[in-house]
Amino acid sequence: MTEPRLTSFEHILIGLVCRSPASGYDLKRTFAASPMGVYQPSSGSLYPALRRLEARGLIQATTMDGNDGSSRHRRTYQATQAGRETHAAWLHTPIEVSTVSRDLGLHLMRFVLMEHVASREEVLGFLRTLRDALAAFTTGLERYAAAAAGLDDRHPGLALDHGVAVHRASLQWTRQAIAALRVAPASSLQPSS
Amino acid sequence: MTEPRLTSFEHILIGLVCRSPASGYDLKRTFAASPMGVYQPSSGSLYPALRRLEARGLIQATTMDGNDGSSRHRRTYQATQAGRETHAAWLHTPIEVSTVSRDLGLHLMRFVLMEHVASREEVLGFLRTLRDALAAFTTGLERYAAAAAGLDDRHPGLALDHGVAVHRASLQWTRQAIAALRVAPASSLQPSS
DNA sequence: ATCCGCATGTAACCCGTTACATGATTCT
DNA sequence: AGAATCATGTAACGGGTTACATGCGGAT
Repeated sequence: MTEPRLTSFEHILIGLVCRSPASGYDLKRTFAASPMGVYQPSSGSLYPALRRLEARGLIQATTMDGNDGSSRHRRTYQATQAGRETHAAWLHTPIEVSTVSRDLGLHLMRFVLMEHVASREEVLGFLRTLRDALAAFTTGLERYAAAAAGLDDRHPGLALDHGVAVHRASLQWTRQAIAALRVAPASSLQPSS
Repeated sequence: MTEPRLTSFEHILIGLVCRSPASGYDLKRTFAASPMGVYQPSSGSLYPALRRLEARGLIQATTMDGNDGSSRHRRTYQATQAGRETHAAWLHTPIEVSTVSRDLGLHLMRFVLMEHVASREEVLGFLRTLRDALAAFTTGLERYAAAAAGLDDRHPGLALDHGVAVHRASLQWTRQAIAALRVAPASSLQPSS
């Protein structure tokens, strides 16, 4: 009872098996191949997480060792209806300005998993709220940076400058992403060189 | 025996008490006031961490409740010689290209704590290795981004573009920081406005 | 015959989060 | 007096890391 809230990692796992059924090892390779995947989940975190999700009825395993003797021990997971609903709800969780910096990687992951699951309007709405949150956060950072410019110590001010530069780049990206998805609703169709 | 390696958090705590002696509560406020301090350590992580560091002889507490009746219960920590050496060694740990993205915040923290502890040459050397690591990482990302540009799915490629933009901004910042610290060796002395 | 990659798992250990507990001191 | 802040701590709980264990399948 009183189910603890799902981890971000668990939410991502649900999203991945929503896209296409996969085994634990498949998911491992997915993370490994992902260039952003600086995070490489260990066996000790991945398999227990999948078991937890299965115990909650959010994903479902089909063991491939029944009649086909050629396939070795392997549990392929797919999302249940409850899992799909949970995932959709997670994709729609609001973006908090106070944590947008800390959760930026997570928001990007949500953006990736959103494709083919959310409508174009929902995606654009998500990017707009992300843009606004980044703008607000950046404004706050700039105030701090201006205040730190007069300090004796130079490094804190420079570190703040880094934060400002990085978040400005993220903010600029949201604008470009919105523009890119606004003109290209469905498929890719750009005859670029 | 076989002391486990220190956490990044513990390394940061040592660095903070190296700058100036502080109590646990002081450190809490330091994090809270820090604009970058999206991370607010809880009591349950802070005080045990200080106790662990004390048990290792890296920091030392002076209880301020002896003769002065005005001061309330308060443990002020200061770094020991061993703590200062450990901290200096941590500041000099090399930057790995493969983890520069994940550890970027940590490297920035090291840069801040480096002030007044490392020489100007050491700081510049650190920034140069950070610059090179970011350049190498960004180059790798761009290769992935170019490969993902032709995919049917748009979001992964856009997310990669975000990574490229953000790391390019970080890279650009390192160049500016190097330039800023190269011309201003010691103290602040700019008659601006 | 052996080694490497596939594929899943388990157990010890540590640490952070959450929530609660406890006093002393200053403010209103 | 009562409330808020200062200041430190503890206990339960959960999950990640590390390391180890296991068995099968294909390659040399």
